[in-house]
Amino acid sequence: MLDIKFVRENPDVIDAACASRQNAHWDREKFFELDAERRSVIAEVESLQAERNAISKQIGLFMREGKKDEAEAAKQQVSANKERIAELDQRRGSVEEKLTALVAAIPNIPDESVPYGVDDSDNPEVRRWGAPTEFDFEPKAHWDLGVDLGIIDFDRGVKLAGTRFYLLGGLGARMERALINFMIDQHNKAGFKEFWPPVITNHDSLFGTGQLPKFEDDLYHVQPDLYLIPTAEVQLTNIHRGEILDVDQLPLLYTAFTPCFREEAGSAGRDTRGIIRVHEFDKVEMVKFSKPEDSMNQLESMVAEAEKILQLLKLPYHVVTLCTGDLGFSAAKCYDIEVWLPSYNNYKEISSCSNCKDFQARRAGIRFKDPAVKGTQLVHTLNGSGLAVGRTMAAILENYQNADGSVTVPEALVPYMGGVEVIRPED
RNA sequence: GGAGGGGUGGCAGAGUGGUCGAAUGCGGCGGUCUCGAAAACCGUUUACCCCUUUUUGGGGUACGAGGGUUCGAAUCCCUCCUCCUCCGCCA
Repeated sequence: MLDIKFVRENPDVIDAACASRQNAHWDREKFFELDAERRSVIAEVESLQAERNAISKQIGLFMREGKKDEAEAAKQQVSANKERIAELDQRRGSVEEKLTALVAAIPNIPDESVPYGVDDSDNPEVRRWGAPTEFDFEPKAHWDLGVDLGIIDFDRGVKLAGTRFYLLGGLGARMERALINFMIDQHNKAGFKEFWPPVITNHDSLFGTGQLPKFEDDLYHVQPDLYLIPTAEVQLTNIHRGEILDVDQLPLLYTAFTPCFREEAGSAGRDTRGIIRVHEFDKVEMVKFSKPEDSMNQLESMVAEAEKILQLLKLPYHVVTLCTGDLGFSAAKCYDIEVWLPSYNNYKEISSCSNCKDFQARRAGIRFKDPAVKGTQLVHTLNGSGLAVGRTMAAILENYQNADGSVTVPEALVPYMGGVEVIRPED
């Protein structure tokens, strides 16, 4: 059950949050109606249960003392309660179901520091690293470079799986593998524990991180309760679903490489060329579990960690803060890192780092215990790409291309490429 | 896939219809003792929900999950999940 109490106590905050986001609504009237009904049903059913329990205890005593008549009389008394309890239980179930559905559809509340805005054109730039690459020749797009170099095969990708799939070969395949290892190694050095999770997940996990119930259409649904993960965030975050962590464990820093699967329903016509928007892509993900008071600092250091990869690869990028209208469902605050892509003559998202604060923790039941504080508290969860591997490869191909159609391998990646320094067209 | 056996509190492990949120041991926390520590001894030790409330307090639920039988379920029945052992199959 979601935190109904939170909604009950903060309706104005939720109103404001929904108003500042795009396409976010909640039925405040309905909520309070259901909430009141739920509580009155609970009050009644619990007093009946208390009564029943007391009489049952009495019956037990009668039985032991051999007072059969008294016991029988008492049984009659409880039987009357029974039907009423069953009826109320059922009503409670259906009210809570409606209430949960209503609450589950409410997006996270943007942090106070998030700027108001309608769409991505309102996202303020936070900082810029490097300068857009300049060429003294006509640069090619990665979809041409990849094909000319013989390392990306779009036609055969489509033959194997369909549109928006592609096949890497030779040094293209090797670069994918090199990038994954390079990124994970960097995160390991920064204290992230490495995981290798299943790429199939279930409803409860997807609900916990906020993909379900709202975004079912974006997911590959392969079995009644099995889905392909759209991001490793789902698995890394749900590792601790339903657990109570110890305050001393925090913060927990996790990382994993996984393929990510997205239906991309509704994005027809966008990014149709190249490897920017595809149904299956590789990504190295970072997830953190943090104490509430520490989570905003953890967000900053997570962005820095993602930026470090781009800096080591010497790829120009900038960082933007997502405005309220562009913020994802589960995020309270989010930075996008966008890499310079010559073919777009623009920056393109390559990492998204979010602080979900207690939003996912509430849905997934991830708490921590501080012996100094009474009860349990919700952890804050954060996630960020570190980085999207396919888009990193596209950025490398385009930014590192030479006049003769070859591509120089970024210095930091050469050891991971088995010493290959330049990728040239195959003969 | 077939056969069999399990899932109880932080851990180990009792309990097979009532006084059991649950013996006992270990661990944890507090205390006595000590210069300090160990040992010993004493006490304490879950989560969620509802009502009331300043704190306090009262009540409900939970023994893998859900449903059923019963006045009453950790205990009986059904379904599912999951773990273990053996057989088969397989990267």
